[in-house]
Amino acid sequence: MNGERLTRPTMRDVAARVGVSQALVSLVFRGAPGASRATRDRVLQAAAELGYRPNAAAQVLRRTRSRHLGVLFTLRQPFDVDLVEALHPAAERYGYHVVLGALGAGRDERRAVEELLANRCEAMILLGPATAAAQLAMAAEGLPVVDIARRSAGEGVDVVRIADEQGARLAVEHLIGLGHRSIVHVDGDGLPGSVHRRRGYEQTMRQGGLADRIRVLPGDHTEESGAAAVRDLLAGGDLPTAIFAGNDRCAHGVLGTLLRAGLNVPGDVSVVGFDDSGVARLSFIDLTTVRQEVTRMAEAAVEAVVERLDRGRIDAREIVLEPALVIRSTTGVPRRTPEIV
Amino acid sequence: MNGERLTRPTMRDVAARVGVSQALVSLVFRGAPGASRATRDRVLQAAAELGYRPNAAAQVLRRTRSRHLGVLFTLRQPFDVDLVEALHPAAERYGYHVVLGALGAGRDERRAVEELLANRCEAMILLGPATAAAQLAMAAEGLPVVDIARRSAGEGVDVVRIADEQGARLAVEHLIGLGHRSIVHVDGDGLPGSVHRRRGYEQTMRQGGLADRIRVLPGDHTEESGAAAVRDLLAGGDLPTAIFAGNDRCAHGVLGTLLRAGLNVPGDVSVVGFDDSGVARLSFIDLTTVRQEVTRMAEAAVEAVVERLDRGRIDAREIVLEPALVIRSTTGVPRRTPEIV
DNA sequence: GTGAAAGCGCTAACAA
DNA sequence: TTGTTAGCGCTTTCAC
Repeated sequence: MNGERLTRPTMRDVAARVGVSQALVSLVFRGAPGASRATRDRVLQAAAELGYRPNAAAQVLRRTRSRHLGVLFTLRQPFDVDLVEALHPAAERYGYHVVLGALGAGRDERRAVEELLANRCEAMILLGPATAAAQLAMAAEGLPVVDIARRSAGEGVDVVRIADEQGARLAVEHLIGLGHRSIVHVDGDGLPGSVHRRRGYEQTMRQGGLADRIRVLPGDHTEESGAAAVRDLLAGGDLPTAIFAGNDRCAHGVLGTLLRAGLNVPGDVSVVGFDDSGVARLSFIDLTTVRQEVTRMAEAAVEAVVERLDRGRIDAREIVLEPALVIRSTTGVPRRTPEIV
Repeated sequence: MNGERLTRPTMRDVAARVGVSQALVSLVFRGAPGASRATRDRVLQAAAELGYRPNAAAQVLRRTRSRHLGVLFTLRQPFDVDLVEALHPAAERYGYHVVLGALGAGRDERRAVEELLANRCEAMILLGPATAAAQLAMAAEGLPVVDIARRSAGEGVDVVRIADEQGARLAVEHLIGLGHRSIVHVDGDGLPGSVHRRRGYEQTMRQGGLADRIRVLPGDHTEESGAAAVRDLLAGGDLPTAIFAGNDRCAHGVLGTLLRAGLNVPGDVSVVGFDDSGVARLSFIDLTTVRQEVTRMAEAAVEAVVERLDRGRIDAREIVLEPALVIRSTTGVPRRTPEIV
């Protein structure tokens, strides 16, 4: 029983059982032409009987290609998770496999990168706040790198992102259009897209004649930063009529903290997020947010990789997608009473 | 530049550069004894200059051991994510690597399993609702399998779980102790642990003299099932004073829907979850819940695997950990007014 | 302390 | 249509 585990059947075993050469078995398993229908069936039959399964390590070694795409992402970031899910089918379409390098507690970036490199990934797709260090590591290995939703791209790195500034503009214009004048932004502390979202917020406020109402609170892309921002606002006694959060997770914290404080959304305060990740679509959150089209981003990223790997592209590309505002139930006209806390 | 990618330096290249044999380079990189300090340094130096990096595929092939532990989990399940994070360091301690098989949209279980098997994982750790089919697949390969937090274990499969019944008991006793009599349970539809949580709820209600108040609503382990349950309760006009959800995600949906409906938690309704996953600990959720100690579960699972792989254990084990109630701010005494909707 | 040699399981070019 | 052969990059005896 244990011996079984140690010595799994090989192509040789299958070949021996059928009475053909090992090369022919290889042919059959690769789906390559050049084996008669009858032989093919007998090989497959024998393999099934033996419980044979190709050894990926041997394949990679021999092919000198892994067809692995390393993906570095943050387990706890819903937007990253959405992307990872979309990357799988996109990669498959080009005959590549996604290999996950999860970032999170108990897993630092260096180790994750090392492991992906040891696995002979042919390219890397970086999500979220992967550092420049990771990029450099790849670059040093001569691997194609694609950043998704990031702006810090180093030399020769492809980027797939949405127009964050424009997304922020859509959000703020929507709020201004509803009649809001007191609109606070919770910043993303330099995290992917945050600098441009902030800029979009500021510009749109200025163009709406609200330059003196610009107010940016520090934050990051976690729920707790949104919660902390709201607690500060409540403590300060000057609650705005609308809050534009740096991303959906932050907006979730904003929304939850407002509700737990007994406030009504959007009756008392409107809330807008960014990403349109899974959390925004929950029925009891139903967040007005800026959509990044995850499927298209994933496809664009895989295409960028394939262009380099299989079509010899050399120059860096930046693919910028259009954001869209998704209006749900967390935004409405501003409250009449300025003071409510 | 592209050629670089295709032909990465090998041990032979490093050996040639130093003027030693390839075997010696192998020694050095494995940290095996038998190379002089001086040689060791020269080898490492040369490797660094060349940008050499061991080829994992070749190592696995030659060693006939991968030291890979396959982990099948659901990207969107916070409890699974907590476990995955804890599994990484636990595996590392025994010299194993975690290989992630992510389940979710765009990724079905069969493919994920196939990939892990092709990667020559030496054992599988299954989280969440991985089907019996997956278990059977592993079993057929003679691989050790550990189920975490699952009960459906097949023949010869190890199980690590908490005492779900007892956990449910703690939750319900807490509510009864606060004075609640009208306590509803949202069921987990057969998902891991749910049958026993339900049983624990029912038994404790009976023992508390509340047999006629037992009320179980259908649900699963998602936010939306909790949201739907609350919508039903609100529509029915007979809101209980407490809701014991099947897990934290479900509780999140319960809580959010209550709050959006303008209700106060715990003033109007108390809410208890199960898992103590990351979401329960968010400051604006701060959910009273039943803790499963993720770190200990992860360690127990890895130990179970190592016992089989490295110490020849043959018989199946079931490791049952004690749950603990974590009282946070979603539970309090029941409201006085029975009707509030 | 170091080297030579034999594969791990597979692929791909070539011959038959 | 099928078989032969030469490795992919590494580990691991066994000599020296």
